[in-house]
Amino acid sequence: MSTIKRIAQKAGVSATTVANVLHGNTAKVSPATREKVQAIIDEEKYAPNMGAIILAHSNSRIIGVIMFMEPRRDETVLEDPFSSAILGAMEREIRDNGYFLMLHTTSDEDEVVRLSKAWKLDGLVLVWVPGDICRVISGSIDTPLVYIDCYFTDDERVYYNVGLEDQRGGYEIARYLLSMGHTDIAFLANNPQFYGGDPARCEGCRQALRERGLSLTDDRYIPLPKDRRERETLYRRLVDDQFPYTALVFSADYYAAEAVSFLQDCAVEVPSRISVTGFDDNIFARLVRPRLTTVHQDSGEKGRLAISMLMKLIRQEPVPEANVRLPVRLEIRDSVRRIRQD
Amino acid sequence: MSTIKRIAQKAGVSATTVANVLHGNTAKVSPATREKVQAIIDEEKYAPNMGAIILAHSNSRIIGVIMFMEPRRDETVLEDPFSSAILGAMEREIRDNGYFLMLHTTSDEDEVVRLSKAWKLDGLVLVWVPGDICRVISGSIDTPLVYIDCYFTDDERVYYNVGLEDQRGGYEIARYLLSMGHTDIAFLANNPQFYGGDPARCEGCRQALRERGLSLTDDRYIPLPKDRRERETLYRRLVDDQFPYTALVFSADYYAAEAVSFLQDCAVEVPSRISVTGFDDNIFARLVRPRLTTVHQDSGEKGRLAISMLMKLIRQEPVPEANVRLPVRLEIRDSVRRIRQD
DNA sequence: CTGTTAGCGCATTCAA
DNA sequence: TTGAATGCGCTAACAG
Repeated sequence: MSTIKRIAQKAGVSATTVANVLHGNTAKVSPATREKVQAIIDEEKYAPNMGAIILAHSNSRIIGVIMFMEPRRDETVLEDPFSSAILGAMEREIRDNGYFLMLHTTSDEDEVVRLSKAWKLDGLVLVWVPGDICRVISGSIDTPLVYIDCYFTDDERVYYNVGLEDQRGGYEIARYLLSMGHTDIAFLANNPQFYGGDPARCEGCRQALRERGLSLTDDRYIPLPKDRRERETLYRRLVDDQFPYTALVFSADYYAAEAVSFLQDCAVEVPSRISVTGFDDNIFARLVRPRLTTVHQDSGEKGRLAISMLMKLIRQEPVPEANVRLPVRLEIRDSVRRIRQD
Repeated sequence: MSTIKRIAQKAGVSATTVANVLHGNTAKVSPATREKVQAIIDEEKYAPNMGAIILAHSNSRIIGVIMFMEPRRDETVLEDPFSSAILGAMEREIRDNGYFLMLHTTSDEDEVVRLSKAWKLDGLVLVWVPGDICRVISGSIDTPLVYIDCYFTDDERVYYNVGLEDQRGGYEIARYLLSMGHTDIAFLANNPQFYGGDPARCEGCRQALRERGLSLTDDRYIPLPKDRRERETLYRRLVDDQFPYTALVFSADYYAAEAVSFLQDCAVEVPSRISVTGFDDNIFARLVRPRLTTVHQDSGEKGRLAISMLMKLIRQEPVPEANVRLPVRLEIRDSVRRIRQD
């Protein structure tokens, strides 16, 4: 509709002059014409055609935000409070920096490459990408790229990543449980092969147990079914007498909270019959009773930091640290019982 | 990088032929060249420059999703499970339809217009827009436009909207409370002036009370502070003896769940001392104990339906119903006590 | 200080 | 069945 050319005509100047006014190139245009042109720009409510801009200098001011998911997983990636906290923070930062946010969900690395090329993306944030796929993507894309919560399988390349002290979190929670007398621990996570932090969190537990001469055998690393009913069946089984567990370590508050509520309904008291811990310290941890003892992380900060790093990369400014691990903090509440003096 | 022209050169044909192959215009190109060209397209991993496409025919295959928020509100709009359920559903639908999703948060109608013009958006979904702003936007934009959870202040224009039987929900919950013997009810909502459904939900309550010759006076329509601590102070005050309330009706599960947990900590038993109801029937309602009696809605369906309507509008197909109100259903659980035989 | 011009990649019309 | 030419709106280099 209202193009530079149109405005130029209306103002009786050339397109270049209009462009100069638009770009605040005050040195190149006299105050008089500047004002006159600006008035028409405002009046016409000029908005640049981004298509033309992309075409003209091959960048779009779009940041692609891509959430990875397992191929056939229930499409709930965007629906948990963790990703929405990150997303909310990123949306704000991207907007404040004058960029646009293109949101996408996929499990296909080629799609990422296509998207980046087609839209001449200025930057890309990738969340929860498996390590081997990171390598493929970083190898075939040259746009600035920041990962969130990814672990990488090779060290030759520099990956910009905002992660978490996952292992430390697992370690601290296990240490705490040990200090409360728990030695029979099960670790429950979404899906070991896939999700970024879970293996590291588990490894942290393992480490703490090892230091006490104990071990977390493979049968105690328990994958959680996607279906809630199946999970509930699992929770129930785990408190059967056939299992020795005195504590269930969840890698996410969501599931821990679900378990606490469910077990309570089954008249299985938490923590007196069994202790439960979470991870994340989000709204769920504070909502259920007993409140969850958990590992705190600041999800919003993850998003903010990721965009801040990305902006530095885009502006070709130095980035102090490529792979940041945000700190965790043990948050002791009411879901763990002391079963033995330490 | 890999453009139509490049592919044309490699294949020794013209750009037009390549374009015809790309667009499946099989009638206009011989099978032999078709195959040869297609091979090169695949090999080059051709991805069209969307900037050029926007420029060439003024549409972008981008759907803008814009969440409204109050100007200075804590930027948590994206962070509650309700909006993430909607967003998750929309992302999927948009992707499945071959479109791209541009996510934006604002409270400024001009920004919406600018965005739509700059990106030649093919469609727009607007969530939680105040009625008067809807009028401005619909008046100054001609791209297909679907609202979610909006109420409109004029009837002259046709607004495409996916809403909810908000009033019916409020009515049902109040009727239920009345049937359980509650007549002293407070209605607690985020912000009466702003958020789409809240006034209607309240009106539903009012209606139910009126039918019994009762009334919900203005002092019983209580706005919730943004700050959690302040809300907790409020909850505490409301169960003081100075207030006669036997039931607190929340317009969102989130706050109802928060209140239930908090009150329990204060040794104020729900529902024996005071009854609480929610609205939405999301994860929070099922997580807290006692479980929330609430009004069920299907948030994901809202998102899906909105995109489905939008696609019809884009394809210029008839849309059976402009302003859809999805059904609600009373979900009776454990947070309301019978205080009198009806 | 201001204007002219070429070119970005694609769709489309018209000509061969 | 194929190709050449034009224009979409903007930028940037250059000329005045």
